[in-house]
Amino acid sequence: MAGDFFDRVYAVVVQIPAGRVTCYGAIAAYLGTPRSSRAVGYAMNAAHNKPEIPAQRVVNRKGLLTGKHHFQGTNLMAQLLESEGVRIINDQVQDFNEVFWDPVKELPPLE
DNA sequence: CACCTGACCGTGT
DNA sequence: TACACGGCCAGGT
Repeated sequence: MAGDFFDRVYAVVVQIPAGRVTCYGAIAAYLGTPRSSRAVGYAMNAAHNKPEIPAQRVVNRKGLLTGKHHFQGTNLMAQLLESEGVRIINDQVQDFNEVFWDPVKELPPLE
């Protein structure tokens, strides 16, 4: 089924605590494929079908809301993040180093 | 079966 | 330090 890899991405994204954000590469690295960062973003695109997936907590390596354009509203992604306490300015996560949540470091090793 | 696209990341200049 | 280019992975047509 097209979702084997996607399912793992969703599993990690769901584990992301509110008020925190992570990057595609971190999730990919946690899955054991740090080079499949693009695939992670692609999975997020498909995650749109799953409202249970907080894709707003997933940003790029620079902390920029690259996928905000994929959300319904214009700033819906930023609104959701700010709603959780994450400061967003000009589609850029403030204190990205502080709110950054690394699954490989915070989450237990993959089985 | 082969080619193209895509919410990226790393390195070089 | 900032900008630009290439490369990788996965899915869809």
